[in-house]
Amino acid sequence: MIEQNLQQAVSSALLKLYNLTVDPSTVVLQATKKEFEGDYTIVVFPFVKQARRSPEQLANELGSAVKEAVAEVSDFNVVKGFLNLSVADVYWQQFVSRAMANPNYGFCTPVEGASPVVVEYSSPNTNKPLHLGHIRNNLLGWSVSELLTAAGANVKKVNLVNDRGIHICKSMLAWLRYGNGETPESSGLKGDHLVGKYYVEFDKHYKQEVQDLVAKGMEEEEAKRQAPLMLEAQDMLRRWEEGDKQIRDLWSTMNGWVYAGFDETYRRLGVGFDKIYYESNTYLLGKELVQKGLDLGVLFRKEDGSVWCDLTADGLDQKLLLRRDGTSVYMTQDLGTALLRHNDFGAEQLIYVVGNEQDYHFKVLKLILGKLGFDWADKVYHLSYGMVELPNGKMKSREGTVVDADDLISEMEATAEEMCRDHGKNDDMTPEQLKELYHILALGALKYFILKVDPAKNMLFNPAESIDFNGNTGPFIQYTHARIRSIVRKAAEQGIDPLSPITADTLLPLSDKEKAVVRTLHDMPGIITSAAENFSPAMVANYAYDLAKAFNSFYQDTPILREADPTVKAFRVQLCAVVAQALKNTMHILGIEVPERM
RNA sequence: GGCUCCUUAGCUCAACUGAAUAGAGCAUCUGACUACGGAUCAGAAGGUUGCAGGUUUGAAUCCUGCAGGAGUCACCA
Repeated sequence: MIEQNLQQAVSSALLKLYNLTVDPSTVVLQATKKEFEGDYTIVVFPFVKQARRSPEQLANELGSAVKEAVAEVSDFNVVKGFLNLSVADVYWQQFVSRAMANPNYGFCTPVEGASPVVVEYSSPNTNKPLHLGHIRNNLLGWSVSELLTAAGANVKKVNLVNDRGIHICKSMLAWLRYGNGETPESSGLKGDHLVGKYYVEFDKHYKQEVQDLVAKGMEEEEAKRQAPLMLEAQDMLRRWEEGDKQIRDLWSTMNGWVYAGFDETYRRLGVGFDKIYYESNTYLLGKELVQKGLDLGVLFRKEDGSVWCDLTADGLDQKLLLRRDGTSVYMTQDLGTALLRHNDFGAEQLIYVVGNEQDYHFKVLKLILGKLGFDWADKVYHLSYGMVELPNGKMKSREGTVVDADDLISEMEATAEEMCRDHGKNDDMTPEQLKELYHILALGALKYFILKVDPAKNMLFNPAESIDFNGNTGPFIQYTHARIRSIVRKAAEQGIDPLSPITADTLLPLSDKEKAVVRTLHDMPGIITSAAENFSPAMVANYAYDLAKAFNSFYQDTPILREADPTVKAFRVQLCAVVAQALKNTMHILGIEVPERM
């Protein structure tokens, strides 16, 4: 890569000219701003003091040395402390040919024998359907997995389903009480929606009971505890834990409905897992770890028998790990599942895609794993993301302001259909092809809209705006790809093969717009590596948009197929083909498909 | 109240490890279709990067304080 060569050259020159030792990777190298002449800019300020030169003088001396040392550098100029280097056109042209020859341009080859990275995401409760918040989670989880894979990692995607607990019992109880034996088949409802309906039903009747008790003079807190439905749900949970056959059967049946529903939603979202864990199988794990912690002296037992971890030295509180009755809590389970996962896959890194309301939990989890002596604890990474808000406020399931995942996808598909009809470009496609196209566009819009935002931030989801297929959106990039593919098809009809190598001697200089496209393409591997290090699909999304935009600008006023000079024409077609490939590859990381035509 | 995260154009978002005049899109205004796909492009306008200090040759970015927003501080998961 030329970037490394330049940094190395600067480092060598500093040593030779001023006897300064500078690590090449610390030399600040950036793309030259478009209002200045050049391709790469080196900031020389950091060396001014030690080299005892003025910035201009230093930059000029370095420029001469670098031009001498790196063959590709054709020229340089100096503005204040900025050294602008120009790279010869032939370098960029050969780069395009090389990229053309590699269909996986931008992706690293997987490292042989690398130990897996486990990404946990989704992790739904089985008492209600998935909503918009889950969509952000699923898209982030899938995309980060693809991103790490593109950067060469061996990724395993896992899901930990919360299939037990009081919330499931609430749905079960309400179904027994008010359900009249309703099933997904009899009602025509999707399984997860059916179970969710009874969860709401429970809440409704429970609230009524509490209200009645308060009317009779009971304190509200007491009423919430004493309401018959709540007591009954708690009793059901006890019977579940004792293995009561009737309860377990109902539990299996209703969870089965939910899984069928989830599978459908996952399928439509285009996400999946290498392994699914169920909490009913793992919730007893972690107790041996607590014993180990006690033996090591990093945990302690209180007089009532409960076990704690003292984190006051780390600036946190004491954290409970076993209740006084010896049962485990969330943290205990998570310690257990972390170890299980590490052992199952021989994983060197665990990544958890979980909302930022659990920042504290994962901070503690990491600390305790470290105290227990696991050296992989510091490679546990919590990919924390903010809430998705709506224009009219927060999502509240009780107020009916949640956006259901299935409904949302359907609405997006309907809108995609509407917009395609308006443009009327697809009259020759079969109904099946059209349906597929609407789906691809709908999901492209949804995924891009969510993934382009930095995960750390709360984001605003505006349904109307997300469905707009203009501007910085997924469909804009999909459109650009489809249009390029169309050009390449037409070029093939004219007998132009983009794979044929371009010879340097007959080429005209690159235009500014061509150069901009080539430069953006050239950045792709660096962007993917950097995005993977930062677990940031947003960086990839914004890059894809930059590339599409650069291409459209180039395309608009540059003849490609009407170009008279055959060499220039062939080069431009080749450039088109590489851009299409790069768009496809970056969008693949986001889980977005790009159509051949639309 | 303690701790964590967030605050950038009217709105939604960018800015890789500190670097040149902080960038896009939407909305607004002005131009460009006899065309390789106008679902596009070119341009205008829009900013004291929440506020006040500090470090630095250089700060949206690092440090301190303050204001506003969110989250968390369960023998829930």
